[in-house]
Amino acid sequence: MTTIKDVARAAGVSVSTVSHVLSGRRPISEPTRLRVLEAIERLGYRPNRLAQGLVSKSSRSLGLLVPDLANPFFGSMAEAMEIAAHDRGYSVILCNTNLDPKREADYLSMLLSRQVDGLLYFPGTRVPNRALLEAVAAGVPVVVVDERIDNLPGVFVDNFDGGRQLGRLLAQLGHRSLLFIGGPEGLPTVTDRLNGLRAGLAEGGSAPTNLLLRFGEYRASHGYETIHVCAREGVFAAVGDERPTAVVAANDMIALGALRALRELQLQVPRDCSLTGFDGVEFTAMITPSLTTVQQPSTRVATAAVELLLQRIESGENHRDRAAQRQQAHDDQAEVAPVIPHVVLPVTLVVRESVAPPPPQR
Amino acid sequence: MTTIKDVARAAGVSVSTVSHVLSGRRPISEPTRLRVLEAIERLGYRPNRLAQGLVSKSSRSLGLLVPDLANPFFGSMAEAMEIAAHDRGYSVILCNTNLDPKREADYLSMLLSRQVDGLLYFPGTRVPNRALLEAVAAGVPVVVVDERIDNLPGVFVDNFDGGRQLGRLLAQLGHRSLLFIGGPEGLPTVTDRLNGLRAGLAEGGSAPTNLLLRFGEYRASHGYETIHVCAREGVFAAVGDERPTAVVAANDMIALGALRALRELQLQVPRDCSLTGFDGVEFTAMITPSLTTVQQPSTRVATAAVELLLQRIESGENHRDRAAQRQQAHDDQAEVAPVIPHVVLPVTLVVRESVAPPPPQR
DNA sequence: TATCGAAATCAAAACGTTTTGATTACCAGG
DNA sequence: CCTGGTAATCAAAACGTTTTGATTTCGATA
Repeated sequence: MTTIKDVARAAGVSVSTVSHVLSGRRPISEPTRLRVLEAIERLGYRPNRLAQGLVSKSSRSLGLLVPDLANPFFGSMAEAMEIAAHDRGYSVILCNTNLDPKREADYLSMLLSRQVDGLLYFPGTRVPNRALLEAVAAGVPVVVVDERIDNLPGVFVDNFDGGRQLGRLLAQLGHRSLLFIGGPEGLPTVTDRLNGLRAGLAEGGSAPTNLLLRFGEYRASHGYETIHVCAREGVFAAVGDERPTAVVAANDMIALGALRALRELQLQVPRDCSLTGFDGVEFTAMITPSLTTVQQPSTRVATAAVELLLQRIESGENHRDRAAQRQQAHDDQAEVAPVIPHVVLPVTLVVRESVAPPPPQR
Repeated sequence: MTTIKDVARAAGVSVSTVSHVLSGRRPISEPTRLRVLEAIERLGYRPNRLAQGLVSKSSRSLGLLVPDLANPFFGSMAEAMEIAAHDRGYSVILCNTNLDPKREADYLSMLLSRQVDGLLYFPGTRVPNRALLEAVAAGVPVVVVDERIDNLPGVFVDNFDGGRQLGRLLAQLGHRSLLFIGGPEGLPTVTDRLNGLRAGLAEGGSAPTNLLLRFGEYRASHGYETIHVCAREGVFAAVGDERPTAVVAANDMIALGALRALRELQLQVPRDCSLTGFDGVEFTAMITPSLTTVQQPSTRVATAAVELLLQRIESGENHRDRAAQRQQAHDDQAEVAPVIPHVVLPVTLVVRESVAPPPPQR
């Protein structure tokens, strides 16, 4: 490999001169500059970022912790975040947590070893993760994406409002008995969507007589199995208000699985049962029936998350000196509670073929 | 940050002793070892991988170049590769090439700067990319995934056979007029699938009287628009052998878009027109009608790619000394042409609801 | 003419590791 | 009792950068 030393020798200057040409931090005479640039070009020199990182104490890289890349929602988020980071000169280290807190801890430790400048974190399961909090305590800037965690900065959408819009729509259509198939129980997105749903139903003029709740993973298989389990329990055989006339899935993948299962049960969507999703990934517009869902501005969420993280990184909000600074502030004057930014982006209800008024009661 | 120096001081030993405790390369007395480990634990020491990489000349990281993470096929591949790499102690730097050769070149340069030990490369468009070949020439081990490139090691599936199985099936059902909606023209996967399709059709006893070809991106929008464009051109209004009775999409995303467009044209799948995909991503089983497709063993492809790459890395197949070694070999004896491994994995035809015999001629 | 500041350059230290002799102490074998 | 080898440890060099304090030269100012 050709190093800065080789360039210096080839150009007949010192190593520091080459560095100054590259960084522009000190004036260099034009002839020298040209000779150096020519040598760089000729030798195909490429600075070693490990060495740069060692002295600058910054690897210019971000850790991206994501639960499940096979889910196109996370895929497109990851894509948008990587692109935003790249545009700002940062690389992204991909970590697939697979909903496993142990894996998360493992990755976190690796990322700290690699001196990442910040973390983009999609919580997979119940939050917060202990290892993540330790990383935060160690002074690594973190932005939580797609999920609200009280004491950590985050970027996410107005899940409550999304749920509410769905609730209003369904209430207005006349649905009073619903099955809510949630994601992991206790996850703020899930809870917010559910609470919004309740509020929307009430606003729409229908205190639901029956709201059945199921929780599980954010996966198609969970939607599929839940429907079949419910069917086995006789949920869909019930009469009157007992029988759900609409299925509200906590995300699009769950809805997709549910749709399949409903079809296998000979329940036609939306004639026999309405169905809604959440997230608005691409396929929801393509399937039959097309899915009524709540559209997230996922690219905006992704770029906002990266912006927020870089802002925190570059403002030096990080660093283990933080504790010391705090102490300082404490001595000087009344301590100001640090502001934890939460960026909340709006969602859009997209009404498509999968909803209709409930069927006439049998 | 706490460094190895801090640990050494705390344990009352030299820096090298701490290093030896950690690496086990030299014997250390038990009491010393324990004191060092205790100090590490107490200080929360974590070795700096940048520094390690600088001296070991290996970052223990891989570059992953992928065209489009929003496509769940690439998403699940990326996921599986990252997991396999992590299991072997390597990190993955994510690069979203977005089908743009310029971006690819940009990423490649960055990855070399970061001293990645190897590259996992999904070609997006016409191959090979100049920048990639330069990286290879520079001695970075590369494995091409999902695509056959003659002079580069690769892992991919038997696309020809997949196409052939589809062709046989369709021929046996009686289809003689087909529309093939390809991915990027000239991409080996696309060509192989198409050639296989032709062979299969012939084997199945139907030299197609009409095989219409369209090329474009591996995206749902391409399938969607192609169908509409064809409709506008009167393709589906033709009578007799002119009218395609089956649409063969080069991958599942294209098929998904095509399915939607066909439905908008009031063409029912499979009654009026059969439809097939390729790859076998999860949603193909869930949509209505469920999609006949060719299933790739994507996890196996992904892990095989990582295995192959690590094998090449760890066998020291890399390094710029390669040229020198070659020269050496040349002097010693007749030069042995280096073997470029191509791992080809089998595919499985999955027949689902989206195919049927062609409708009776109007 | 003596002084000052800026431009241009260099040498050396520092970043946090691993690796490689040296050095010491000890014990076994002749 | 000397010789060699091995266990245990340390000091120093090296990895490829950036940064900082000198140093030199030169033109402008007092």
